[in-house]
Amino acid sequence: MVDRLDPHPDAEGGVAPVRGAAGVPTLESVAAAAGVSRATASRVLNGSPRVSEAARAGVLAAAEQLSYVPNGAARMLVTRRSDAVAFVVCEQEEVFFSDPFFATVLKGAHRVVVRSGRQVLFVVVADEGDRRRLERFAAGGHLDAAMFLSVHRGEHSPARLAELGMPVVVAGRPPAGVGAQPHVDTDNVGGGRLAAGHLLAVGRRRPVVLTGPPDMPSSADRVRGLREVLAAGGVHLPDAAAEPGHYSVEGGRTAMALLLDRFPDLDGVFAANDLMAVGALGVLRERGRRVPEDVAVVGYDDIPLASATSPPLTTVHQPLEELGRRMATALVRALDGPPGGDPAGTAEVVQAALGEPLQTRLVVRGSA
Amino acid sequence: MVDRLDPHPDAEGGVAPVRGAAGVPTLESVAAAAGVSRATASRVLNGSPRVSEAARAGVLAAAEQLSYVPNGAARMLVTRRSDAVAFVVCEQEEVFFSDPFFATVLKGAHRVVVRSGRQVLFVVVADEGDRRRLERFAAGGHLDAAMFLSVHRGEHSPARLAELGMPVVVAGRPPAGVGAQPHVDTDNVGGGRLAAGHLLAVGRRRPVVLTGPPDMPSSADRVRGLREVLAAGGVHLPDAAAEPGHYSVEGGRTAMALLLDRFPDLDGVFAANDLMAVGALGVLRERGRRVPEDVAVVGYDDIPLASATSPPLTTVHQPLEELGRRMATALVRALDGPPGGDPAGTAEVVQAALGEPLQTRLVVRGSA
DNA sequence: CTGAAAGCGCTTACAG
DNA sequence: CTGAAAGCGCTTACAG
Repeated sequence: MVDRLDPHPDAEGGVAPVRGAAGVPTLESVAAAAGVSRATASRVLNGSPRVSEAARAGVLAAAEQLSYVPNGAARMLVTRRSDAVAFVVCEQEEVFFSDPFFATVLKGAHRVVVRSGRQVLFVVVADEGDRRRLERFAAGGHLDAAMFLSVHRGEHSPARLAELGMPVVVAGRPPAGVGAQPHVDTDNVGGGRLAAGHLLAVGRRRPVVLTGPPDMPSSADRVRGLREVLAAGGVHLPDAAAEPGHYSVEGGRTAMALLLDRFPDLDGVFAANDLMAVGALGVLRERGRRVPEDVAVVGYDDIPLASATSPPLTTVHQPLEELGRRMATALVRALDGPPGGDPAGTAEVVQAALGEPLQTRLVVRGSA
Repeated sequence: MVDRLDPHPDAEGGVAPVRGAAGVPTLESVAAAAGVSRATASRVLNGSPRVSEAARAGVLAAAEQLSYVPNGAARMLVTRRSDAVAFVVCEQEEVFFSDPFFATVLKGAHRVVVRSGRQVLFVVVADEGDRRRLERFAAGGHLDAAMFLSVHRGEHSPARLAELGMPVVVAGRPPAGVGAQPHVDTDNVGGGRLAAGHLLAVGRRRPVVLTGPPDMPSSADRVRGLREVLAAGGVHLPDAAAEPGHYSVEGGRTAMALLLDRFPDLDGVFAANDLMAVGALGVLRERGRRVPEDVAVVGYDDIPLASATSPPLTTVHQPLEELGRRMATALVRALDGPPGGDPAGTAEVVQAALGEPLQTRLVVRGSA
């Protein structure tokens, strides 16, 4: 008795201990303090209606008094839910953190997920190791659902998680090799058309394009819409006038410099996102081109920085917060749906809740 | 028999089922397939040395064949570990995602955490609700340790998590109301001195300062170092010449405009971070000031964007990746330390692993 | 080296 | 409305 290392020498006799083996109060402690069974305590804490008012009050008071927080592992084990939803960005850390695009989508999603009583977990998938880790994490039951952003060609994680039976949604039209996952899109083709219409309206006849990563449909779709309206306006965009800038400031700079060498008489730029437009603005200034007098610049996204550049950026606004909200809502709906629902139908439920592509609009500022 | 909804009609008789109740293989299935006990299977999978080669091979093959992934909840419940480390940023989503500062720190930390066999979980703490949720999440056992970035005055989460007995580390000197948490710092005072030295060296006598949030020591320390060296050089910095810019591009713009009105003859700017310097550059250009001829600009951080501005930014480089590595290493060390270690000594173990403040260096580019 | 058994903390039919 | 009991899937002394 004297040589037993008992961390709680006061928890003796038949009285239920105030703390569990981990030194933290358990449901057992709460029940004991409230003078009810563990089952009743559990019912109160989970908001079951089948409890007497007296029991409810007692349990609530005890839980409060002990600062009781349910053990997540025990809960997960029996409910088979983690109450966590992943927000997965398939990019290098640098990109993840330097493009405000994600912040806005996240904000919309976060609110919805939290309101449904769940946690959101951010995950960066930058390489194969991260990918494997995410899939294991999901298979281990730590995730109930996932939304994917910035999905590139051949990304297999969405399909893998979907195979586990969990609701999954992809932002934007999934590129090749990703599979037919539920997705929401913004109207990228329409956005490209808006940009082209404006460039034409301000009299530009020799525009060039800074495209995003070649393996992302969002960029291709924007350029397609642009080309279409340009052509209708009698302006042909040669292939050499479109240069990839990887959706980054630095990439935008490089691409802009290249295009300036290739087409010294260019008079307009469409950047498939605002970050590249920022890079382009810098290079144009350095090369002595006035914006918008000599060269009109139109961006895409309408990130906060867009109004702080000089001149402020004319750009295509996307309802990114709404995009996040939509994705989260679809996931939550599938999660909260009839539990007996056909698991094979999860994707259908999610896709149905996603709705139509989101509309874009042109925001005219100083750059074009 | 015919009316029982048995999802696995083939799992009959005394044979162990290939899948558990959740339709996913369990340790039991693996053990059965390998012809050993659950205990042995567990030992193999956890790398215990006390297993025969034959058993090991059999279990590994079975696990592989069944694509077995251990149930995280069950594991957490018994080990009392989640194998997850939180990377907590106490900022609005916007800031979290638009300042590349975080990306770099994260990168260093991520690598270390992953190598130790753990997951990193990003958490944004933007309001009181997020804070409460984080604390519950931690109390529920979902976290083994946490590192905090961008901690403002009065932030109580680090202390709360530390009270739970988990290793915690704060980036930078904790502001008032945060408590004496283990922390690593970069030499902010030294960095401020470097900036001042350079400004003086390029002949500036009327500099102004864009400071960070008033409740963050990093900014105050940088300004202190600056003031000190400026004073030694015979240059007095009036209080009115320091204006807060919240570490953001937009804030930098506003502060710069204000200072330009207040001190039309200013000839130098020290921005306590690069994002504000970017904002300042824009306003200076709009107001017709040439950089560096009329006004020399020095930033702080050396984010990737710093080399893409025009002119490229002269700035104080901080070893941010190393900062992340240090924080993560300290946490991992405390976690992997002797399990019988005095829990009250956790903070000491962490602090001891943190080492000296990290040195900064000046990177001279075009802006000053 | 291996297995039977206990137990982590919770939820949920099942009886009453 | 309430409690006793089973069970979620794993790890880990304890014997052998």
